Amino acid sequence: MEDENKTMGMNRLLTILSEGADEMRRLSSHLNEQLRADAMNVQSRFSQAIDIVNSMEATGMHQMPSQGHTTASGSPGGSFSGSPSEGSERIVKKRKGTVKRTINVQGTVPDDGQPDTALVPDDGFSWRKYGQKSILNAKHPRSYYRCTFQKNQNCEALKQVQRSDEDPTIFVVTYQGEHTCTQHVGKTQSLEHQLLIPMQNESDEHVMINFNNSNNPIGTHESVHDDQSKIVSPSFSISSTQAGLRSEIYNVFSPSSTSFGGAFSSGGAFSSGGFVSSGASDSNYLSVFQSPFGADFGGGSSFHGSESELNDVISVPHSSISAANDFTVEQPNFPFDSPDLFK
DNA sequence: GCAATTTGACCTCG
DNA sequence: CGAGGTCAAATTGC
Repeated sequence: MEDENKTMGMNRLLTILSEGADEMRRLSSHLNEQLRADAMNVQSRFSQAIDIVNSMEATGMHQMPSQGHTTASGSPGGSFSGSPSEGSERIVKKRKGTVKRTINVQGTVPDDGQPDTALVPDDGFSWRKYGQKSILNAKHPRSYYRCTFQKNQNCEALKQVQRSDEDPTIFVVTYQGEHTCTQHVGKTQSLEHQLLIPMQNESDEHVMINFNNSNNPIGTHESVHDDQSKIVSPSFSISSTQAGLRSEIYNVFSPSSTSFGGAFSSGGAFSSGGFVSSGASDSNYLSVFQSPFGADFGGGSSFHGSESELNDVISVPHSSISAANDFTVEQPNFPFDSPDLFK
């Protein structure tokens, strides 16, 4: 509470940094591929700085997800989901007070015969499949996973994976519960590496965030953000598809939610403040990345609240996009505090 | 032989 | 009562 000034200062700093990142981004759009990569590199520095600032002000962070160690069931391939706190995520209450966080992930191109599980990217956690069910009106079955360490460490995290009907390369991943285990395995921890933000508005527009951390020897920089996001992958790509048009951005670095907002504040499909789509009106997915501006956005986004399993439906509707600028959350601990916006 | 996955049965909630 | 979610025996793979 007495940190208000500090917070404001931080916000100011973040604004400046993101402006720099934004400038860089704009500049890069005029460069050729070669130089663009460099520009992106510079941009990533801004992102790093933003990350640092965010992590500094972030006070309530908890565990970070973890590591690469692709395990058995969960997701053999690559990367992505793990940290619910970033990316296109939806938090919804399903049955009896259980909160679920859903994100869309870009998986591998379906290869005939290959089971879904083999196509879903790895999220850094070890999962063990315990069931599969065909869902009504869904072409593809839904797979149920639980943390591999449920037994040893009583980790209650659950995960559901279901391939999208429309785009078979997209997987809808739903997380439930939180990891209480200490999956600190290797170095490559991953967070959501791939997130999809469908923006089905007037034109079939999609923004795909693709993190590539597969070959990233982690490094040094490991900033702690929200409860579950960690950082590591230095690169990812963003591609947007719009009626045949496709553009991509590489090496933007830091998947950390915060840097995201920073790197893309105010550009193209991203409006300043958060990572949001522009002109969205009524699509079904939210597309907001933690804003570097919202003081507590990054740090406090603890979904963590297992204390008493949140019971409300929390989700971010597209409509909130316009308001993304001042996404300074009212409730420090909840990044997406838009109760009924999303229906 | 152990651990993970598969899959049909069973359970729970709306 | 049906759909979604979980259990657990059987199966498969290392």
